Amino acid sequence: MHTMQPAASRSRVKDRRSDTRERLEQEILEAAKRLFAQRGYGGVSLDHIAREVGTAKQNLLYYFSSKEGLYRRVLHGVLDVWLSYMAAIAENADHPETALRKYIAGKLRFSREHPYDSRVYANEVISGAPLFAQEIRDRVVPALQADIAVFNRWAELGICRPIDAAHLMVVLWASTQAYADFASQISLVLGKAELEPSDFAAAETLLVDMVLRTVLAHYAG
Amino acid sequence: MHTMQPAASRSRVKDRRSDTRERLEQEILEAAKRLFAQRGYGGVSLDHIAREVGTAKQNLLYYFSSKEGLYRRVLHGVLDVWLSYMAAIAENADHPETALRKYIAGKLRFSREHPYDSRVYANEVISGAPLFAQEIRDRVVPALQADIAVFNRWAELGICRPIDAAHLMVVLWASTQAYADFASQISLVLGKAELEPSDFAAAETLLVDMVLRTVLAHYAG
DNA sequence: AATTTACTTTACCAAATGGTAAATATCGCA
DNA sequence: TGCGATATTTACCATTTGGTAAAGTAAATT
Repeated sequence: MHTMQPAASRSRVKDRRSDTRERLEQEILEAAKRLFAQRGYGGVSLDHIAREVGTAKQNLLYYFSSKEGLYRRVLHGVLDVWLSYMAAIAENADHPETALRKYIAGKLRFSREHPYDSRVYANEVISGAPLFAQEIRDRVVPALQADIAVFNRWAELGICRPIDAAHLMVVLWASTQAYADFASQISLVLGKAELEPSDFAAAETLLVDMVLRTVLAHYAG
Repeated sequence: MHTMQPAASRSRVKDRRSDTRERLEQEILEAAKRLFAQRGYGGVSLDHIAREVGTAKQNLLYYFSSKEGLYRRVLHGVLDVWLSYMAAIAENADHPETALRKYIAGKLRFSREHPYDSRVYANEVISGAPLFAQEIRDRVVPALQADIAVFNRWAELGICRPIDAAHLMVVLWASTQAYADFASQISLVLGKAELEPSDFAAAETLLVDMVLRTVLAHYAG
């Protein structure tokens, strides 16, 4: 093992720099994500982001070619996370109840664990997805349509009522996403400073109940 | 009647100016709403809005004291519309099914007829409602809590299953709102350029079905 | 017709914006 | 130690930003 020491050492040293670089790059992306989520693309300046990570605007432009370039990178990362939480249905194509439970739980977990990602996504879609439409077409739509196809197969097999799967996905998507995007209003209605785990649990219970009642013919809670 | 002619004429003349003023003011508010909906507060400049209505930025500042003042006026108007579509439940407090059907239909109609209002509202809430929290507290929360109280009364009376009314309201609110805020993505998934009336109808059918199955003990479609 | 009032435009302004160019500092390596 | 690459800072720049002040115009009142 110690025969590799030099090589290992060299690469470890070499990595120290690229690691630092990557860490700062990641820090920038995180700060940018937070700010874009809060104030939208136009509401954030490079200077603002730079101050947040303790460097100068010009250094951001060393790491990212332009504001739009940085924003695109943020969007891309957001979509990675978003999609990674969305695979439950297609992965449990043999058991509707399991698939739906996992899907709802997963998407709510996404809202809880990645509220900024969720809000960046929402901001972009509300704006008409000017920079994002292609990526949504290429990555999100196929995933959703796969899920819809699974529902339709279930309906054909008779293990599922023939519901409008596309709109069901919208309801699920919108409801779960709301717990990230509209958290400030939900917590106002619930009379608390911020959403607590128990609120997410209650949301999950209700949503699962609603969906299973709708989708399964003989569900009774 | 013609004895009032002079007075009427004078006031008509007087109104001609204030009418023009009001019309331009309204035009500005409309343009501002559209732009704020699309690009968020920070993404819109006064100049941008002014060009849209064919006047100069400085004239906007004659009508509205500042950009924030204009935005507040937009928000206030949005909330007026929003609330006007939300009264169905409390107004039909004697019949759950009617109330829910009307509520869902009303909110979907709001999304279809006032997509910009919906998006301005969404943008503001996503940002944490920095300027809006008070107005939400004063006007939205009481309305929602009234609706929640109605549900709880229904549950006590046994004409409604004891569901978590607050979270049900979130689901309804988020799902219906999605057809305005996230229209660009929904239409991508549905494979069409923009949402059509039939899509809203399908959404309404599904949502009513879901909610009634969940809320009413013996509902069977 | 004269004058007050309501509205619009022109001329500015300091600060902030996204972005470039070049100087400087830091680091890994020979 | 010094060299070359990587990273950061300093110095700029044209444009746009929200906002003010004052000049000019059109309309209502006398």
